[in-house]
Amino acid sequence: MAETLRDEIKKKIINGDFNCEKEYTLSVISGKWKVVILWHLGVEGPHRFSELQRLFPKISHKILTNQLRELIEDGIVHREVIPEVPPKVEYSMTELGMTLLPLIQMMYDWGKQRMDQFKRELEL
Amino acid sequence: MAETLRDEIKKKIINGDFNCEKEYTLSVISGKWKVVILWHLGVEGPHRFSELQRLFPKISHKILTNQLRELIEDGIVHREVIPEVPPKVEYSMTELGMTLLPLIQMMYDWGKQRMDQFKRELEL
DNA sequence: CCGTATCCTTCTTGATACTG
DNA sequence: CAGTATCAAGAAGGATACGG
Repeated sequence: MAETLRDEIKKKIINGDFNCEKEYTLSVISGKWKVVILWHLGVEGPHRFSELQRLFPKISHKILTNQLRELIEDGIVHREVIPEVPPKVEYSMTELGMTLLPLIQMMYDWGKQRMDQFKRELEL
Repeated sequence: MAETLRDEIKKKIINGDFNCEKEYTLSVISGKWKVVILWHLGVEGPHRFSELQRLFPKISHKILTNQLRELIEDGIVHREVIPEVPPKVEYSMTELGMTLLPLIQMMYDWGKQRMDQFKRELEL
């Protein structure tokens, strides 16, 4: 199971660089696109690479790969290559990943409430 | 209430730079020391600047100021100057800040479970 | 005791081009 | 279609010194 642990994070644990366990959680979900990716995979089910690209037109190819790779290394996302022509790769949540959903839901609820308020005030 | 909104975040909202409301929440709690600061203020009550410094010996003076200032601008933390000699400044959670505690608790629980497992496997 | 300013380092994100 | 490599830009974190 310790394979589902990015090297950088492993180092931090060994060196005692985390001030608290909460920071491990943060290090897993921090990343400009991670929470939205997780939300789509968790709620809507598996997506292939190109579908994710279509969902987030602003993300660059490389960054999408990169965010997915980190989530895979952390054991949150599963990657499945389907041997077809043309190549097809599907990403889905692992069981562990699903345990993060309530947290993400909570982040959504809290953020939405605040942002709706701001939007009313800013008249957007 | 829209004063409790950092300029950088305001810009992002106006420009539509957030992919989702969850990212507003992330932008509030992301920061190397924020969640631990919030935890101490939320659970133990108000702390003065020097107390926080003692709690986190590794944080530099400037960064502590910086993290607190952002939390203040986001309406999460309240700053009170007590006119004494020597000067005394107390930081506490706002009502809004307290609504973040369940989320931070959840982050703690999830992170602790994973980290305990890793520590067993790494025999730390 | 607390805050700010300056300068520097590191990490994250991203644009682009090339490979199977 | 999907992944990697290279290089550049920006944000975040931090050391240090000075000011009220």
